[in-house]
Amino acid sequence: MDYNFREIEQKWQKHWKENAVYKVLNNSNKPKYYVLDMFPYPSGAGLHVGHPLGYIASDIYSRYKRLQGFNVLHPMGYDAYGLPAEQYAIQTGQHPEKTTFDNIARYRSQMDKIGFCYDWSREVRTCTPDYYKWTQWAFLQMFKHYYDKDADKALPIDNLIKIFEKEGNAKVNAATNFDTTFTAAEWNAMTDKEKRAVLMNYRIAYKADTMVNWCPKLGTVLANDEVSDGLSVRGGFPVEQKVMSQWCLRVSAYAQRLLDGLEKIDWTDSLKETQRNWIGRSEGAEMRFRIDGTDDYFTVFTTRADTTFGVTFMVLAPESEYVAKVTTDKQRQEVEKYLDAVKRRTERERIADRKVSGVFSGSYAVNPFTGDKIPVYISDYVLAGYGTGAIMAVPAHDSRDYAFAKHFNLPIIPLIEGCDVTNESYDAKEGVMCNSGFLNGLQVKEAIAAAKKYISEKGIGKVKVNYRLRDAIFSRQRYWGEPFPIYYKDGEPFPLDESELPLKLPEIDSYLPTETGEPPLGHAKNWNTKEGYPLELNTMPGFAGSSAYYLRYMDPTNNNALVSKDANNYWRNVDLYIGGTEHATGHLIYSRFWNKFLFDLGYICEDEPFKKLINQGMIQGRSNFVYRVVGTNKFVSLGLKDQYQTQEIHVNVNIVKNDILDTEAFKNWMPDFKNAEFILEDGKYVCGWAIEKMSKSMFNVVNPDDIVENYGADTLRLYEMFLGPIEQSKPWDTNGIDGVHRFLKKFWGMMFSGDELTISDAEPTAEELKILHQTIKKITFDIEHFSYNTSVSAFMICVNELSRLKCNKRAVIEPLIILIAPFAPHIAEEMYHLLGHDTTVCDASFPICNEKYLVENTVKYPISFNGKTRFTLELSADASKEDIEKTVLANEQTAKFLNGGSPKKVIVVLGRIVNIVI
RNA sequence: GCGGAUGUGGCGUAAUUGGUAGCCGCGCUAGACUUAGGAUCUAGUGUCUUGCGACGUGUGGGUUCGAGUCCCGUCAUCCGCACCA
Repeated sequence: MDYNFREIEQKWQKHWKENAVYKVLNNSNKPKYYVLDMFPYPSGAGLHVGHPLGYIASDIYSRYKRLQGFNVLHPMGYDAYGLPAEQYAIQTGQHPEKTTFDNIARYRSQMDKIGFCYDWSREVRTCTPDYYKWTQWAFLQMFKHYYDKDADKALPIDNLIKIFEKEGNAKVNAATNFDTTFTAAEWNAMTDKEKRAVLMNYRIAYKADTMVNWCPKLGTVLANDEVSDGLSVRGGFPVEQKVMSQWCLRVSAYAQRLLDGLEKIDWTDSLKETQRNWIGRSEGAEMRFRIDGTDDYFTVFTTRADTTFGVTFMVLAPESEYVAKVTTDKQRQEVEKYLDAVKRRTERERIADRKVSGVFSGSYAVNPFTGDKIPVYISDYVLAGYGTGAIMAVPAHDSRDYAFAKHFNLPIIPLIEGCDVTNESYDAKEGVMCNSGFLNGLQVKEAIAAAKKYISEKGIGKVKVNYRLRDAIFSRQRYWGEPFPIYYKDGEPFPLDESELPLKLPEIDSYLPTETGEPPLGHAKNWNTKEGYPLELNTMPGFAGSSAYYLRYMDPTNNNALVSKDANNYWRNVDLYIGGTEHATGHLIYSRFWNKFLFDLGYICEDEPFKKLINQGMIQGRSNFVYRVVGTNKFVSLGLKDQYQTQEIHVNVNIVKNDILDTEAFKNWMPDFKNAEFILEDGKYVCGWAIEKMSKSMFNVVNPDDIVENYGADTLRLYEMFLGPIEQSKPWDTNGIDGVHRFLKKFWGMMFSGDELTISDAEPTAEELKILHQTIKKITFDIEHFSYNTSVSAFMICVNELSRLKCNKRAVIEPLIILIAPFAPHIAEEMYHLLGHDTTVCDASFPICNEKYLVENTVKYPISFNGKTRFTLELSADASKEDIEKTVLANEQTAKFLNGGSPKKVIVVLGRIVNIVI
């Protein structure tokens, strides 16, 4: 009987759907296991063959865990808010919801064809009010909480108000940029408006004037992770720095916990390292420098307090608020000229062109260690966003300061014995200090500690840990996102009441900014509260909806909570999360932050959302080329192309097989090629190839639907896994797919002889059992280690060997079917059914390896010499002592080891050689 | 510059974790069955050599009886961060 995969797959997909086979309940005696895929943004292009890679891997693991008796939560949904749908709406006027839902339908049908075991009853879409109600709810919680550094958690802002009323803010240790101290009396004397302004500095979701990444082309601000090399990640448009009043999330308050949390989760080292870099912890000191001739100070952050004796000038970032204070009248014109020039450069230009520039402010600062007067400069090599936006410059030991000093001819004082700073700075933290007063003679590391101690003791500054991680800019001037549950009264923001959620996204006529430059929501009619107060016009960014979606799957229809306590206590957090590395510094930071915040408030029971994370590699495209003889309509095969002058043309990979062009299909592919002629080699047209990104323009997009149509979903699933290790990026190459398809046919054929189903109930032989149990052992090990490519190989070997033995015994084939079910569920289901079962294969139990069938007929003998295992001899299990000794003498390795001499004695204990005496 | 990862046949990869390098698959070669083959089956397929045999895991050293695997250096590719003080 032929392996009719089309019929089998349709039949079982229908059965699974109709019987809700993969529906999961929130209560079970079984242990839970939560397997999650990063939900996709449904783009208009649909899924290509690379997208399901991670989904297949997680599906295999889900099915495996289920077969092992776990209650497995394996949901799927859509990250439905996003720029492309909105850009499309601007171009076509079509409502982004329409496009998004159409795309979702397409995604769903593509996914369904692959036979995933998602519990679709739990589907979430971030753009539906039922869902974003909880995104808005979380935002309100963030608005109503502040971060207490002593408690090291988020606490209600009401608590803070009580403290202010009782004792002011002097003892409050909270995450804030607010540095004014007030007493209880001062607080109580403030107007409500003043109080709200103060509190805004403490809220975890707060509105502030901040330097933002403004993308004029997209008409919106972007978060740091949405900008790369001064260009927007989406669209690649230039981004500039600009001060705007924006909603922000105080992610930085969680920097240390986000860092510490990495220790207890099972992610790859490289991903953890990426997050550590992004968080960017650095230990140092904050130091105050007095501005000469005034009582004013400014503060710098440094990790090299030990080099303070070598500070020969100071530098401020152009955007620093100190700039105005230190600029003297004499220098004003020049400073303004410089600031203007800096302002006009985009971030991108600033990065591209790093030649030294700067201007003297006219003021001097006083070095707190030496009392020397040192000039204060302004330069764009100092970033406003990091530390305090001001630095102490140590040209001898910092390459950037060095370049600046050389350019402006400023003094360079070496501080480490024997270092040579005539041509470059000495940046290494090694050596013995000199020219450094009380630090002389110390090693650099000792000096850093001593200098920090001195700074604290003398009140010059304090020891400080700085993080690169910035607060997340949380507003976007776009339409297609979650509305903020915020309204304005006298220009001041107020939160809506939780009972008013969800605040639904209104319909608008135009998706462009308003004429007055307001975001698109400015077009909405009646965009007010009941009382007539205007609502916030910004919407939330893409990461808002994806930050807690994993919690919502636990309890997707709950109208009273994001997730009920019971559901959360049962499912806890994600055991296995699979997705791409591109979210390393975006989603994976934000959702950890979001989760920790909800954890602080006691709504959820786990501090980290994703216990284990696997990054599937990217699937690149494998493009094919034809070679057109220049100026003709002749196409020459790859091997002969050097004899002509040719032009390389991308050809649709779907009309090429094994790099051989289907010439007829080529003629029909495009009108231009209708009369194409071919110069063949060996009667074939051989195409060239290259690995490129999978994209329409390269004609190398392979659609999973086509593979399913031609080979079946099971073949697609197996082949994607067979391609190589899951974490590795690799090109898609349909060429090898016949191999796994053949394997499935062979596997199918094991149950038939001709068209007749032939299953024997005979006892399996020892050899058959050994093959089976070896395979069980190998597959179990491989699945546990996510080594699916070797699993597929193991299946192939197993089926080859059993076919060779013509094994058609139920006792062998049935466990094998269950073993293979996670990988190729449709064929397994059908075969399981043919064996007479009326339950589905996913209710079976995963086979367990019985070691007794694996007993080797050889035994390994480790050979020790002088107490150290030297090598291993492999002998037949029933070898006698004499056999062993004889083998030892005859063994080439042993002979080499013994260096030609013969052993006086071979000591054998319990049939095991433990020592050889020469 | 800092950090992470990877280098094995024509190609994708594997190697019981220090023990016969190249499993499995693609491709290729030959053969069988076929009107036919882009179907199926069988055998072969790292390189050099007629052969015996020698060489062989980017590269150079080292440790070891034994190294793809461990150590030191070096080259190449990919990724992350980057005027971060």
